[in-house]
Amino acid sequence: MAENSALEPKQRILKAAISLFVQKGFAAVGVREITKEANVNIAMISYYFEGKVGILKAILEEFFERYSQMLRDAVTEEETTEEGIRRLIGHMVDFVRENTELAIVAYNELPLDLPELAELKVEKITQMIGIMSGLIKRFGLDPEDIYHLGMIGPSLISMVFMNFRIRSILKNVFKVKFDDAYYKEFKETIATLFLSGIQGIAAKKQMQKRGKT
Amino acid sequence: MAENSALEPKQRILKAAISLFVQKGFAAVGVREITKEANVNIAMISYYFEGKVGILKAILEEFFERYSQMLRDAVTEEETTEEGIRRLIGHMVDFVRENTELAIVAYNELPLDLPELAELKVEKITQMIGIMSGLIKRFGLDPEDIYHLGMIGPSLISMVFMNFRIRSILKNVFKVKFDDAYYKEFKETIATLFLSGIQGIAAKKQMQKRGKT
Amino acid sequence: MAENSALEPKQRILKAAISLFVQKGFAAVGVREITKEANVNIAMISYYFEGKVGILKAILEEFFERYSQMLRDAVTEEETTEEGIRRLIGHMVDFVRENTELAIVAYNELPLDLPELAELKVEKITQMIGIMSGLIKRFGLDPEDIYHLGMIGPSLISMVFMNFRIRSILKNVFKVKFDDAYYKEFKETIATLFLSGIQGIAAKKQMQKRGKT
Amino acid sequence: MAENSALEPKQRILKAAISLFVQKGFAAVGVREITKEANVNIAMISYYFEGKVGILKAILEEFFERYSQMLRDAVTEEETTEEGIRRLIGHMVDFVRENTELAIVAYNELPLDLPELAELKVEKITQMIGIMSGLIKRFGLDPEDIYHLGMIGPSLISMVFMNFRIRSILKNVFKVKFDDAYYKEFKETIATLFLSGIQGIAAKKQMQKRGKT
DNA sequence: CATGAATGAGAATTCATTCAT
DNA sequence: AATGAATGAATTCTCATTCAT
Repeated sequence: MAENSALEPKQRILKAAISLFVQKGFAAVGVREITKEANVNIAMISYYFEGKVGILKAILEEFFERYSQMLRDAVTEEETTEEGIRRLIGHMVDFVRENTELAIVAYNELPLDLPELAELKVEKITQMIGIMSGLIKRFGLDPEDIYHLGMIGPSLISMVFMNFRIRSILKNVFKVKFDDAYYKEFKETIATLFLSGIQGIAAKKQMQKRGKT
Repeated sequence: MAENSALEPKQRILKAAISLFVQKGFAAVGVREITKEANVNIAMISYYFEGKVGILKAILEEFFERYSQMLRDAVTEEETTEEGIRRLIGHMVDFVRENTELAIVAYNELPLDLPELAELKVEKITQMIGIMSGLIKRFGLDPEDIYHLGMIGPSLISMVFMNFRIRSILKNVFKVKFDDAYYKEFKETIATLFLSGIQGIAAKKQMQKRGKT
Repeated sequence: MAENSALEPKQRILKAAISLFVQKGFAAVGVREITKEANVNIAMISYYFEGKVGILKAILEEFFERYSQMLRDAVTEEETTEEGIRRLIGHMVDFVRENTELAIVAYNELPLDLPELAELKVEKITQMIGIMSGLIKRFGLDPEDIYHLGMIGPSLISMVFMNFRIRSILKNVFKVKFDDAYYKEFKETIATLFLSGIQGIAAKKQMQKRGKT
Repeated sequence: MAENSALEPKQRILKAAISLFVQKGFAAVGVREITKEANVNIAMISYYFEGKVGILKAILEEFFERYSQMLRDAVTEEETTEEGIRRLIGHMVDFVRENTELAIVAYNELPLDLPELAELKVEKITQMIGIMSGLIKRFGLDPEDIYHLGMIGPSLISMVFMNFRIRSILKNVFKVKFDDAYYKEFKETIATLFLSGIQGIAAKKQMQKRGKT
């Protein structure tokens, strides 16, 4: 049960906390639970993180750090829009696959109201939106069509995260094995869905414009 | 702050609880907070719901009750697959719009581990998957392609829910006004995205088959 | 489980309360538990007994009423001391056998400090000691030997009550069947033990007196 | 009122709890009352005893530990049955005198139904009966006469405990001073009562046997 | 660095009782 | 006579945090 192994105490705390936050949510997890799981003394949480919210803060910072790095990696010098989006989705899926618990905690806790983290959230989300907007615009979408941007952007994110969030249900219901083959197919499917989708939207808008003239 | 109005105490508790759970999450909300907001005595929670989790239980039951009713209403005698899916998405959006907080609470709390609700969750989710699987098959998708079903189905749900979940961000960043016009466009956009998306997937599969033969 | 039968509500409450008090002790039993067991509405306890302690009060009064009646019945016109004591013990055993739960509740709750009942207890115990002192004196004991009176009197009572108090243990350990034959033997044994005992004490005192002179 | 003296917190809690349990009974005493009396923080009860019943558990364990030790000490290499029994009674009286409150709590709470302690009680009582049976048999009683064993054994215990249980009444009514002289006399009286008593019982049985033949 | 005892505020729940019907 | 919703105080227990060692 305990994680008294190789990792440093601080890392053990983070690891244990993330795991428990995924299971029960931040507020439902007690510090004693975390320290027990991490096999550290209870005072270590104050020492390393200045309290329980400090852990969540560290987790969110870690998430945004890695996530934005992933985004930056995803969009260097792409050739076509399609390839760019396919690569982006591939990176996103890989990222969430490699940082599943971290990503789920961030996804779950972000919309919740925790006064101590309000500032951090605004800052990071603003940053994130900046990056993503930049990306999406480079994919040839009409930058003025902010309306659809706000609909489509979040859809893409949610499609990817949702899959990991309900993993245990998918495993039971669809008897899925989450191996490399599955994720290869998953990437292609989401990418195709998304690409065909936005082409369909573009086509429809075109038609509407013509209809108006 | 207080809701000492027309509604019955039990309903006032539910209303206050849902609202607070959306803001902070179930575990972070105290019963005293709920009763204060609902303007009822603290003992009423035991009296009506047999404890705090009883409230969440009632909320989830209410959600599933209404959600499954919505699904059943959505798919009577549709003509074409496209029309059927457009109507389904329309109903889903209307539903989440009319039951935003209820839906968000369910969406947020469902993946969390709360032993007392484990049974309820399994039962309701099983039910829900049954209904949705039936629907999706009626839309002409290959019923054997359970692989893509598990990828695409959740995507649709998450696309709709995500929009409501991050409403406050969207409002601030994209200066959106969530009025009838917005939701008309939202329905059409999501429907088009989804329909074009699955057509794209179908087309790709067709190509792969041909490639193999 | 419920006692919704023949008896009047007030009697049903008393019966249920006595039974529960024996099992768990007065303080550990809640009024809702009693009303549930008695199959009456919760407000009936205020109505009939003016609260929870009122029930215990009624129980103790009932006990003392019956107990003193038993004592008065036990000592009319006895011939010899031995017969008198044997008859007294017989009556005591019969009494506790017929009113086991009532007697156990009284025995258990009497030494406990319940401010509302302090007065009642003093009154009844004083009464009881008066009656018993009268009895014991009539049995030829030296009335001045108050020292031994305080040692021997309570011993007799405790011998009888103890047997009923640990009935379930006796049943399991000694495989006793608590039938008429058992109680016949029990009466004789306790009476003999007690009579021989006090004779032994008297003899010893005699010897000590002689030794001193 | 407070006990902020030499003893360790854990011991102060135990001491305060025992004292209060004697006065009011376990169920009627609140943890706040105990911690106030013991002059410790309320959370210390969870910390040291894992809850209120944990205190009672510790008390009962302490009682049985000491009581069985006393029994074991009482019966080493005695010469005659009479001396053995006199020494046993002497030890019992000394024990209850030195551990009055502990003994009274155990005596009062043992017959009450507290699910969390059921197991402990069965275990300890079984142990105790084992020890006592061994003793009583060594005193020359017919080991097959299990019938009288179950009547006489408890009688002895109750005679000793009763005296301490109703101390305050005895003090008021009989103006007893509970000093060494009193207990010397008490030991001798109970021992004589008991010894003469069982001799009387034995004699009577003898007579019955002869009568039958 | 690390410990674990100790703190006080706050958690959820249950209590006996009351009151309008 | 009887109901059951409603109350507010009190219950036990757990919380995150601190501090002396």
